[in-house]
Order: sequence, then C-alpha cells, then structure tokens
Amino acid sequence: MTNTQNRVPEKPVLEGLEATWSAKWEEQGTYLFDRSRNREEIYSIDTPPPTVSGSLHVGHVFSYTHTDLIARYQRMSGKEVFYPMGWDDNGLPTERRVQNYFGVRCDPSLPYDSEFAPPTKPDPKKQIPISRRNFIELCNQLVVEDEKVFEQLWRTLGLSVDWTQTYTTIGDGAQTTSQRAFLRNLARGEAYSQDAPTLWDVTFQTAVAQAELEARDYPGHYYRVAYQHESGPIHIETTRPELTAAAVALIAHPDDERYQHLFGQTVTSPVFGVEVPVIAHTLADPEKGSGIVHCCTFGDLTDVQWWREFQLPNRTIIGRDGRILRDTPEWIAGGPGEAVYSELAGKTTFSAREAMAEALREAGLLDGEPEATQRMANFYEKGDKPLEIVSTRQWYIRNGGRDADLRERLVSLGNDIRWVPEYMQSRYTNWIEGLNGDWLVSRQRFFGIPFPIWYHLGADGEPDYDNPILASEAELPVDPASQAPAGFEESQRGKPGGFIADPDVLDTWATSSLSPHIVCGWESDPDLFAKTFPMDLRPQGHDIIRTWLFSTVVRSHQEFGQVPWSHTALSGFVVDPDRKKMSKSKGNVVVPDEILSKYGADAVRWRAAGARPGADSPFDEAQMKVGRRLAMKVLNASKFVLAAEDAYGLGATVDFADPALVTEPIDLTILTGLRKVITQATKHFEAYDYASALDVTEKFFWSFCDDYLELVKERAKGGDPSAKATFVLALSTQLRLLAPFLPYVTEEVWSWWQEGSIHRASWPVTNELGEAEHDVHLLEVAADALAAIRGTKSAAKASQRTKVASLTVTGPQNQLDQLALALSDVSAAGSVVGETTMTADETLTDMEFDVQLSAD
RNA sequence: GGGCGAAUAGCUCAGUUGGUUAGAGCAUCCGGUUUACACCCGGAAGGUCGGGGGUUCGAGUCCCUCUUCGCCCACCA
Repeated sequence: MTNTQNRVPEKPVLEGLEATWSAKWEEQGTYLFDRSRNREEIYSIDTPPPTVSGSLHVGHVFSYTHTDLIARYQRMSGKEVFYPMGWDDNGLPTERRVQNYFGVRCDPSLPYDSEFAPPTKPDPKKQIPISRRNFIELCNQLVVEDEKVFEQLWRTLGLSVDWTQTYTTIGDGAQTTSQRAFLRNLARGEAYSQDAPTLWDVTFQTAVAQAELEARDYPGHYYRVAYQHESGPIHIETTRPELTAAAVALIAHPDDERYQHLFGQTVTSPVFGVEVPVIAHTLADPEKGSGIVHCCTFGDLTDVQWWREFQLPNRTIIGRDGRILRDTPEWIAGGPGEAVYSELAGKTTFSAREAMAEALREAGLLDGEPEATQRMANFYEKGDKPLEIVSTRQWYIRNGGRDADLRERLVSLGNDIRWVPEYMQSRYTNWIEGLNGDWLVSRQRFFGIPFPIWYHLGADGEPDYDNPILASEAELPVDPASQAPAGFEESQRGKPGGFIADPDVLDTWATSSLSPHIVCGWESDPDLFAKTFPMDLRPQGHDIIRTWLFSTVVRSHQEFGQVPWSHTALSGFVVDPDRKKMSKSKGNVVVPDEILSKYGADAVRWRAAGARPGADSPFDEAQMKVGRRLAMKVLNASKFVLAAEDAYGLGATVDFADPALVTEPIDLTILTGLRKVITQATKHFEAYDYASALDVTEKFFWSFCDDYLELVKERAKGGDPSAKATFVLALSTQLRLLAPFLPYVTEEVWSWWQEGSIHRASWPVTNELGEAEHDVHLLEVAADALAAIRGTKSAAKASQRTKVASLTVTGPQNQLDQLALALSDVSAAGSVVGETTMTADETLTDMEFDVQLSAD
C-alpha cells in the first residue's frame, strides 16, 4: 500500500515549484526526444527562433506557451514530441545590439586586431571602428550571453523543449545548410544575380526585400516645376525636385487631352537642359498633380517599371550613402546646369531638395511656392529614412514574383497546410498574389552567412560575375572572405587573374526559411530527417506570414516539392489595455520576469491559454490572479483528497482507483460528467483549440471543488469507498487534463501519490472511468438544493454553519426523484437537521425551496 | 483603395447545426474565521447582444446594409 500521507505537505505552496521541477525535468530528461520511435509516433515542431538581440516580452511568453500546450498534449497522447529551440542571432539586429552594447562599428577595410578588447564604458556617440572579424567575434560573444538569458526564461515558463536540440541561425550547422541550399538553388536555376535597381536603405547601406518594407507617413511638399517645350513650359508636380538631374522622360496618361500634342516629342529639363521624351502610359494618373510626371532614375518603383518598359537611359544621381553623386554625370557635364549640380553634389537628398528648389526659384522655373503634403514612403522596417532606389548587383531567389505559374503553385500549396485559425490562409494567398519581384536575398552587411561564392578577376582586374566560382558542398561552411577557392592561393585575392569573394551575406530570412531543414537534419542526419520531416506544426506570429512562413514554403517546395508542415498555428499579439501593439518606443512593454515571479509560471500560462489562436489579447494583470487561484486550488483540493484523515484530509489513495467501487448515484454523475469533459477536451486539443479545452476542464474542476466535494465530504470522512474511489479517479483525470496548462502544480501534486512525471503519463481516456453512468442532472439538482440553503443563510446574514430546521421542496417529480438520491449528502453539506418534505408540482419547470433556519 | 477579422454586462470573453427567461470570470455590492483552501467561501446586482432592414412560428446566431475598431497589403509624380 502506498503511503501517501508522508508525501502530502501540510501547507502546499506555489513558490519555488518552477525552480524545483525545471531542475528535476532537466535531471530526469523528461522532455528528451526519443528518436528510436517510428515516424507515425512522432510529432515534430518547427519552433520559431526568437531574435536574441531583442528582448522577450509578454507576447512571446504567450505564443511560446501556446506551442507548449500543444506539445504537452501530443506527448501525453502518446506522441514522441520533437521540440527543438532555436536562437535567431544572425543579422542586423545583432549588429545593432553589438554596436550599442560595446560602442563599436564594423569597418571591413581594417585589419584584424587579435588584441582588441571593447571599451569598458562604451560611448555610443563615438563608436570605435573595428575589423569585420573583430566585429563578428563580438557578435558571437554577445549572442551566447543573450541566449542563456532566453533559455532561463523559457525554462521558468515551463516549455517542454528538448534542450539538447538547440540551434542558432549563425551556427555552423545553419551556415552549412543555408549555403548548401543556396548552391542547390543556384544549380537548379532558382537563384540568380542581377545588376538592377534595388530598394536601398541609406543608413544601413544595404539592399532590402519587398517583405521587409513598411509604408509610413512622410511629410513633404509638392513643387511645381517647369519643363521646357517649344510650345511653352510644361509643369509637372513633384515632391522630389532634387531628382530633376536624373530625369529621363515625362509621362502622361494616353487619354489625357492636355498632353496629346506632346507625345512623341521631347522637352528639356529645367536648369540642366537635358532633352527627354514625352511618353504616354496608363499608369500616369491624370488626377494627380498636373497629370504629367517626370520619370527619374529612380524616384519610385513606377519609375523603375517605365525605365524597363521604355528602355530609358539610367541616369542615377544618388549613391549608396543616400547622397548626390560627387562626380558630375556626363549628361550634365558641359551643360547649363553644371554649376548647380556641383552645389548639389555630396548633399543628402533632403538638403539637395532645398538647394534644387532654390536653383529652380532663381531660374524662375518654380511655379508658386511648395505646397505641404503628407505622403506615404517606403521604409525598411528597421530603418528610419525613406528607401532610395539604386542600381546594384544582388542575388535573388525565385519566389513567384516574376512567374505566374510558380505563384499559382505556391498559392495552391497553401491548401496542403491546415491553418489555425483558418482565415489566416488568406494573408498568405494575398501576399503571394501581390508579389512584384523575386526575393532579394543578398545584404551588404557583416554578421550573416556569406554567399559561398567567389569571382574570377580578369586581367583588367574586373570580376566575372557571369561565371562565379562555387564552393563544393563538401567544404561547407565556407567564408570566402577568409578562404581561397579551390585551385587558388590566398595571395591571389584581389589580384588581376586571381579572385575576389562575393562581399555579401544572405538575408537572415534566407536562413530562417530553412528552419525545417536545419532542425530535421537535412543532408546531415537522414534518419532524423526521415522521422521528423515534413513536420507537424509551425507555430508563429501572424505578422510574419509574408516573411517566415512564405519563405519556408518556397524553400521546401524547391528542395522537396512539398510543404514543410501539415499544420501552422498563428498566435495573436498581446496588446496593451488600449488595444495598441506593445512596443519599446511606446513604453508599454510588460517584462515577463516580473509577472512570472509575481504570479508564477502556471498562472501566466493559464492566462496565455485563454488567448485563442490568431486573436489579439489585451494584457490585464488582474487576470493573472485568477490563474494563480486555480493553481492554488489544485494544490489545496488535492491535499484534501489525498491527505490522511488525521491530517484533515479524506485519506483517498491510489488503492481506491477502481471504478467498480463507485456505486452512489451522485458519485456516478461525476464520472459521467468527467467522461464528457475528456471527450470534449480531447476534441478541442485535436483542433488546436487549447482555450476551449481549458475552459471545459476548468469549469468542471471548479464545480467539482465547490459543489461535489462540499456535498460528499461528510460521507467521505466516514470512509465511504464510493466517494474515495470517485475522488482519486476524478483527481487523476483532472490533473492530467490540466497538466498541459499548469505543468508545475500538476507535477507537484502527481509526485505526492504517483510514480514518474505526469508529463509522461497518458492523456486520460473515458474507459478509465468505467462504464457505469448516472444522469448528470443529479449533480445540478443537488447543487441547486445546496445553493438554496446557502442563499437563505446568506440572505439572513447567518453563518453557513447555521442549522436548517426544515426543508420543503416543490417541483416536478423527476427532479424530486433525483434529489432523493442525493438527499443525505445535501443534508449533511447544508446542516439540515430537521424534516425534509418533497411535494410534486408538474406546473413548475424548476424546483422551489423553502428553507427554515434553526433558531440556535 | 483591396483583403481579413472583430463589435454580447463597467472589463476580458463563451455562446455548437437558428429553439424556453442570453452565460462565465474579473471588478462592484452584501454576507461568512466553514478543520482542504482568507492566496478562501457563499450570495446579490448588472445586458434593447453596434444601428437599420429582411428571412422565419422563432434570430445574439442566417441574409442585406450602414457605423465603429483592429490587423495585413497597396498608395512616393
């Protein structure tokens, strides 16, 4: 016989459960993945790697909890769960954090300094320039520290991750995978490089992709500028007069009567006197400005389209630093505007705009004064200056942006994924249908995975971009900046007849899009890959459907011809009480550590589980208290049921866990109701609806505690086996139903009277509770009677211990019959000492009670 | 401008395929030291289901329409 008495604490507390149990889980390997199991028995999760250079906020805590709820349910249901954790440490966010943290900046022209140590007191205003290698060393150093902090938080939160299965997006494994996948893309013609106009961030001096754009309001002015035609001035309106020197055409709508006489003719640009054609195109909007627009290389994406379509000359005047090119361009040199240009040269677009406006004004070519306007401009999502368009050589991966067939194929692949919630699929479809170019994957940055590519240098020292030298898959990962390609010596680097490295790194999404490849061991662990791919679940935020989700489908389609997972679950955001998105700049971010230590992990998880998939949820600290109360209730109710009689408990033990002992009608209603809860909770979990699973379980649990336990405690104290059997069966079932939500408190209670971890116990099934049933209305009828008694005492402002002198019940016969079956429990719980009279009245739909309190 | 979602008690949300008098928790108010739990328990009050129209014996639920809010996308002359 198991002695439960000694293992039930006298005063159970929530404090410390996180530390105790997360250590035991680690020690006992509770969540280790057992790869000996078959594919059908495995459930694999493509966890989002959080950006370690950022900070985790309560939104992360919620969404990672959502994934863990599913993981724990699947594990208890018999699946071996493959649940790795990644850290996204690759890319610009880490660079920025390193710059701020250490007060340095990367200058690739500097040599490596093995002695370099970052300043102890960094001055953010005066960043010390260091070599690329020194910079990357600092990146690697800092991410290790950040990752420790993140892991600690996840462990406290109780994520059932297999901590032996971690990866980083900058680690060797990810580098090899990313470079290999890129080489395969290249070999299959899915990747290509091109010298073309590119959206460009002048602050970070890198190209950016369509998916990283963000349109923001941007104040500007309309300038009314006169181009010259033999018939007189032609006024255009522009917000960017500084691009006049880059004008290549004027364009108006073909039906615009005002400009019919100009089509096919030429005009000259103001100040610079450059001759440009006037062209008709439907994209010119007669309603905007004067209806005729100057096309410059390049003011916006429409300019790029016109430039391509009409094969206009490229008259770029903006450099990679966002400033007007210092050398006077050939089409300006020797012309009337040479002097004006030299004033613009080297200026930022902002000050060049003012200087150009002044020059136009002086020349009398500015009509009226500039008119203030609010327009939208494209920004890099991490940048704070509007993007420019510059011509640069970049690498692209085909994603359907320039191929209608592929686009259609990718859209239909969305049907192979089960979306939770379903309506999120439309965001995926919409995004693909709105693509306007292939995926730009090269970035002119430092902390990232380099392209595994070099170029021959001709005798003239010019690189041969058309015939790149590719790394072999066997030598991956490679760093072409420090390794020479096969057949060359390092000394030939940069020399005519030698080679140079491709200077760029892969966009971080180009690597994170391979997370299934990375975690499942593509090309490195075929056995693991066969058992985990395609994966079962991709959990992620709905804000990165266009980036992470879509790009992962693209890469999986290219490499495997199928979708990478069968399900995707999209979490909503935690928003502040005003329904605004939390962000650092707004100062409304809730720090997870504080709420975790204040309310406990179980309470926070309980609140997270209340946020349904896809739905944004306002943060409300008061809600955490409710979760904490539930966790506390689990401890106390369990103690009451399991502790021996002399410790004020009911002394139920595992020996009573036998449905055959349950004979009392009201006890049978509990088992009957619980079977229903099992069925419903299971159904909800299978549909990824953890919130409803919790709801049905929790409601039953409160009723179990407040109604049922109160009703039968006197009988149980008398040693009734039917009651005790019901207690242990119901407790065991409810603990397991609650285990995904409250892993700490359920594990704690489980340890009082069971062997092993509850998290490796089996998910409850209905036949554990036997076959015998009783109408669940009995519990309702009994609870109603008890409520009437309590209500009378409450209305009389009397103690609940007040004795009831007489109880008269009137109601339909069938309800009275039910009540009769539980009358002794009701009387005991309600301190009914006098007579109980029951009178049938079929005109009533519900019972009515007359409760006379005793005068004593 | 296009797409998606939401609107139910002061707040956060449930409400299955239409079916009695619309539910829960929090907050509020009232009461109770009740031998599991005062980190507790009991009780009460609180709603024209965003507006308007329609279908139906019957609409929170279905249809149309309007309004408001949120998110995603587009919008640089």
